[in-house]
Amino acid sequence: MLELKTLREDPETVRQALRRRGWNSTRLLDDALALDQALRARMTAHQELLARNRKTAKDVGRLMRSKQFAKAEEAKATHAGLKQQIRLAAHDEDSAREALIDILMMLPNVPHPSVPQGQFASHNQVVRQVGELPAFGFKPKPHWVLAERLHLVDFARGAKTAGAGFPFYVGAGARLQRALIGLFLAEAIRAGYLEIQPPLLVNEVSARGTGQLPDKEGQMYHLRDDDLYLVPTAEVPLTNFYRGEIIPEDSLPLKICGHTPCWRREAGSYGKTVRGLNRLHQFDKVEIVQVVHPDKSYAALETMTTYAEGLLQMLKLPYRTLLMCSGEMGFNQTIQYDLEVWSAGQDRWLEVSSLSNFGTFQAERLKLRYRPQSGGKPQLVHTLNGSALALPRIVAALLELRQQADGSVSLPACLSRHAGMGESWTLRP
RNA sequence: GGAGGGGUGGCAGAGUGGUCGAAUGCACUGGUCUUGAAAACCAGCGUGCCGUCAGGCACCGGGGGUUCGAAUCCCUCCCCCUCCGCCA
Repeated sequence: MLELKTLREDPETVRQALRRRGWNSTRLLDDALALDQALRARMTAHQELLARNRKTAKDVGRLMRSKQFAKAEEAKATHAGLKQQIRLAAHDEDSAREALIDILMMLPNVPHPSVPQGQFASHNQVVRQVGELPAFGFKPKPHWVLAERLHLVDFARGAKTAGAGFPFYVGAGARLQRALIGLFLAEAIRAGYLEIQPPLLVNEVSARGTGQLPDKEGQMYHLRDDDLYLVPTAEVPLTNFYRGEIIPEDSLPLKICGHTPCWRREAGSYGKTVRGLNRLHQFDKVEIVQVVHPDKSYAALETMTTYAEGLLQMLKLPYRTLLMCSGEMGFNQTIQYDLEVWSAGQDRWLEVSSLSNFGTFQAERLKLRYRPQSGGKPQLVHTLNGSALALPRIVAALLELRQQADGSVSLPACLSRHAGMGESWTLRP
């Protein structure tokens, strides 16, 4: 959620930001500003009534104690009707606040000035591309063919048991999953992140805290009986770990990581781009989260991006780093990098990581602040996160890139070690 | 799931209808003292909002109610503890 202070003091910046994101109308913004005015007037009115109420109550108490009961009754009588007025004033205030918050919740974050202007994927800026695209002496197969032939993934039985998008990973396939998770966690820990194993269900307040609600309502699986959501990403529980806290400045940055399955309904997705491991309802991911001082968040994002790229380099996967344009980046982000690996069998790029700086956008909702070392009021922190990394498309890219003419796939040494397979691990049909 | 007991400031812990945003202790910050430190003493020390910047309002787990007045009484939800039941 945008800070009201920003909106009030510099509405033009927000108006520009909305336009950059492709919002043709800034009417919501004008409504918010008007409601903010109204709210403050109503608050003042309400508070004046409360002050009067309190004063009368004290007078009555004083009279009662000095046994001037008649005068006390008199004071009570002058009080008549005040309660109803207070009730009305409170209601007016509440309704103004609710209306304002409803609008604020709909306003996206302000893009950082360095974010390229644009509406479409073609406007995303390729910051760098690393690794050679492979040349094959045969036509490389897509991963779903390889995965079936190598008996790594069972899509059909997954569909039977749960539905499309819920595959079984079998034998070496399951082992490969574990090896990737193990590798990614070990590297994150080595980079100074505290490993956390979070709840896989979160309540509504948490989902609002990181901005999944109301923006992504309908994309999360919702357990109606208990009003809980299956996590769409570890970002939600990991960032909420600190919700409502005031962190001493010298404890910043907080760096945490965790592996979770991620559940996404992916309502509206269909076709070739969702084939195989490309887009699933359940997938595994290791997430990194940082809570940092506002002055250091943009530098932190660069570090996190470099870190995630390092994982791709370890796996020897060709990739490119995109700086997302204003219209393509997420609702909550001020700036966002996506990492894409080359899919040799599909002849296209696959997104395997998204790294973002949220500025104070999540912190405002989370009430997550730090106490300045110099003293003074608590200030909102900046929060960041990134996938490091999401598994299915890594598996897809590994299989497609490293396939041999005979259908076998040999995995990089860093993975075979984590799988407990020594220095080399070759999957054979 | 059943029965009972609890949730108060960073921590501990008073407070059962009025002058309580809240005693006291610890912790923390500043000062005095000291060569320095400790101790002692003095002072400060929650969060948010409104504001004509004087001040005002709200918050004692969340929400609602009773009352002129609620940390205190009532209802409800959440969480924690103890015992029983069930169970990986």
